[in-house]
Amino acid sequence: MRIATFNINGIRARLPRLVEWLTETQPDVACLQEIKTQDDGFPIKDIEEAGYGAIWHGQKGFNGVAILARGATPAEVTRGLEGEPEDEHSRYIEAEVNGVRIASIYLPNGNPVPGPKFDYKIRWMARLRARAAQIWAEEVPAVLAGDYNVIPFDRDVWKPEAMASDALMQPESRTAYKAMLADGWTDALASRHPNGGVWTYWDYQMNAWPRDAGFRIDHLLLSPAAADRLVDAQVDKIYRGREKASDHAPVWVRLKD
DNA sequence: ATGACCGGCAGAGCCGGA
Repeated sequence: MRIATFNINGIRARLPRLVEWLTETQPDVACLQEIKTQDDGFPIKDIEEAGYGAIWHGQKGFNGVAILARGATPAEVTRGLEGEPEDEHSRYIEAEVNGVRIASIYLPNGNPVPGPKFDYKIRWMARLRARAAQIWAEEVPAVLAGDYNVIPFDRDVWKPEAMASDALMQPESRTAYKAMLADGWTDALASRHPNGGVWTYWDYQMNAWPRDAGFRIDHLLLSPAAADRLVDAQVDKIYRGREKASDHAPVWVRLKD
């Protein structure tokens, strides 16, 4: 079973890229972030024609997450995170697919630092950790996949000094992420590439892609029952080089059946 | 300075992204 996550940066603008990627790589599950559309603008017809069922949590203009499953419709468990009822951002959706719990996560960026957006990011991370603990208690195989907007270690960025003042690399952001690792969640990509130097994002600006000036912010966290089944984790880097590409590349894990 | 791009919304430039 192969589970992928892909921040597509606008599902309508990126639809040809999305269908191409689904057709070429055939992931069993695809978690999408930044669909940037209201629920009624979600291109379900095109996705179904590509052989996938889907659930989605949209929002006008920004954010928005979805879970796709090949030949099936994901069984939704919940959407949104508890703890902040006034929060209307669409950043979390969770489902069951073929016996595996799947979450598609779009964690707040948090810039500028300091400020209310950064405070919201840190609060959101605490809310995510609380939800993760509930899933943990269910003792199910679980994959919490998405754009975490956190560069966990200096080895996860092309040049740490360049991002030092950014929300993605602040000690509080890293501490909150590492708290989940300390809880027992396995960072799948890091576990397969322990020396770092693996990027999932390259800025559109500053010639970042040709210079390979990227960083790693798209993560798949595995519960113990999922980590036991992990056989591979990779970045499909070539999709960052396609015409009208997202600024993120797809990342995936393969679990033993 | 790494150094000037994207998508969405709206119907021009801004906002948000990271």
